[in-house]
Amino acid sequence: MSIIKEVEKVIKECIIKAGYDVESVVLATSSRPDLGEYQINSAFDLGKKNHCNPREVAEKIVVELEKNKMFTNLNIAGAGFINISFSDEFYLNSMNKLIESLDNNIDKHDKKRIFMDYGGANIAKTLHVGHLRSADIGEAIKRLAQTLGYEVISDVHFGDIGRQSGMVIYEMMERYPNLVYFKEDYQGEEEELPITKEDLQEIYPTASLKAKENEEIMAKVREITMQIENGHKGYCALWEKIKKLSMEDIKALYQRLNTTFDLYEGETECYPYIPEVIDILKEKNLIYESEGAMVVNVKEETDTEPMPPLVVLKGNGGTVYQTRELATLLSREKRFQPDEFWYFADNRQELYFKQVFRVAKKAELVPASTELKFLGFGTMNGEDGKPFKTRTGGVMNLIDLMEMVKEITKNKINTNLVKEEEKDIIAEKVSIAALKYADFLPYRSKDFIFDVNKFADLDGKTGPYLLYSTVRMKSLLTKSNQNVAHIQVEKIAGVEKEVLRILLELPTILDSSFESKSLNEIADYLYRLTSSYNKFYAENHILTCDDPELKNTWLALTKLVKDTNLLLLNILAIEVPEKM
RNA sequence: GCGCUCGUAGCUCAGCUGGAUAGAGUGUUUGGCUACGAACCAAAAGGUCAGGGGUUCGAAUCCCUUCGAGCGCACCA
Repeated sequence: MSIIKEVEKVIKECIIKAGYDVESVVLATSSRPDLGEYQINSAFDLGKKNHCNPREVAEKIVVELEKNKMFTNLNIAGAGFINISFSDEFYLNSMNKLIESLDNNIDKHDKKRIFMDYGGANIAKTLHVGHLRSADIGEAIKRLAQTLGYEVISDVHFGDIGRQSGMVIYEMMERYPNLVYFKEDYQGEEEELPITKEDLQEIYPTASLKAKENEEIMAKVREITMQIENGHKGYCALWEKIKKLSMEDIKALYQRLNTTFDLYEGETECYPYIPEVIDILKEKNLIYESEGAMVVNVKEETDTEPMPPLVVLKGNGGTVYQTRELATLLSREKRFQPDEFWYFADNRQELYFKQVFRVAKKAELVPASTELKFLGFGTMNGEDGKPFKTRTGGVMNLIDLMEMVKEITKNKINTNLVKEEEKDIIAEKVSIAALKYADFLPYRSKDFIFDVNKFADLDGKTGPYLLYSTVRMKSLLTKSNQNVAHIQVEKIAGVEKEVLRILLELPTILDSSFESKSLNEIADYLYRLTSSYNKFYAENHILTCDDPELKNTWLALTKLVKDTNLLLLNILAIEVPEKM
């Protein structure tokens, strides 16, 4: 158990000894540092519960707390705030415990298996800035869950079906009508694709534009899309080829974002499960005909929002997004039996997922005990408050954004430390850090305004600040040329104590961030920790310190902050370069 | 129309299971490199937490209401 949780447990026991029943105690850093280092607000709740004066409760609790030498400077303020500080010995022991292992600062949870669905890139379409959030948040939450002891299976869930397939095949037919796949009597022959992945990025937008301007072309696209769905041999074979090319391309881009998946499956892989889903729905009498379509009623009496039935089969018998989502769920359940399913998607999809989850539960596609969670994220808006568009009206390509930030970063690299040939790789790491960190700062589900300058910012509360500081700590430790040992100073004071206290907060931050499935707390914590260390760094000259014990303490503190930063940056999927 | 979400410093955002004096970054003004990496550190100024009402020892946080913004409401994904 982490130090802070251990202390909360001790305080809880004191409260029980004082005669009060309490479930959990929160030791919060004080909002009045002049009165104490920490505060406990339990007396208010207990006073309310027991119909007595919170001050009296506080007094009784303090009597018990005073028996423990770990606590110092106990006092009650206001209506019942308990202010509390810790002994020098406590801080020394705590620091030594952290020096032993940072695992002493992480609380593992009960092991569970979680299936995570994030990413959601579409085949043959370029990723735009909106895809950044799904990749960043999904990957980080995955790593956070793993750090806390969960088993995670992740799937990118490619969009590999739908209108874009018709568009691309149409355009291919226009450009390369003699491809074997377009022969009337196509029998499964293979032919190399005449296009590169760069071509592919341009094919969809071109076709899309044409179809938009010409109704005839659009009709043709619809027809091809339908034929692909119905298994047209030549089109399907060609689409498979294109899928493969596109997937490699998208995979590589995700790799640049340090985002990887256990499964790179597409929507269409659920097709074998669709008949079974339909059968189950029929068996359980859940499905019925309405306005030509086959639907499932998902309305519940307590609903206050509009809750239309979920269409499972279109009037023409075709499947929709929801059908495939249900079949995918069944497939995943059969193969992996996770305890929880987490879906990361744009907030706007919340209602659909609510409906899908209800059908899944009614049809018992997953056991009743399995949790289905929708984790929505906010939309990236432009300065006008509407979903972000470039000046020309289009969406901004993710690669364009990445390259732009990389270029700005390159110009700031310290050329005294970094060789010319290393510049590119370092600029890549620093720019990805800038992008990701900026993406993590706002709360997960909140819309935020996408400002290129903010994402490209390298000073202040940014990814590059964290990298720069961490690199500096590493460099300092290397130069010191000594291993840190257990510390033996008499006490820890000044900014050092502040840094240590922030270090001790880590388990609380991890838990709370996991609870909310938002990374903003971790992002903020990293900044607070690093910034308080930097203050210490500026005030003290570590390497020339002539007191060996003090020097060892300072180096140990440096190592603790460095290692904590590496741990958290790794959770955020941000890589730290050696120099920058 | 029904419903969901949101409104906090000039700008971008934290803080929301109620706690003491509402915080960061940025921008503005100012100070600090002959010591370990200045992508750094320090300081100042900047607020009717959209408006109004309520609940209570205590409200940015909970409830009601007005205004403003965004989003969603079956055969798109």
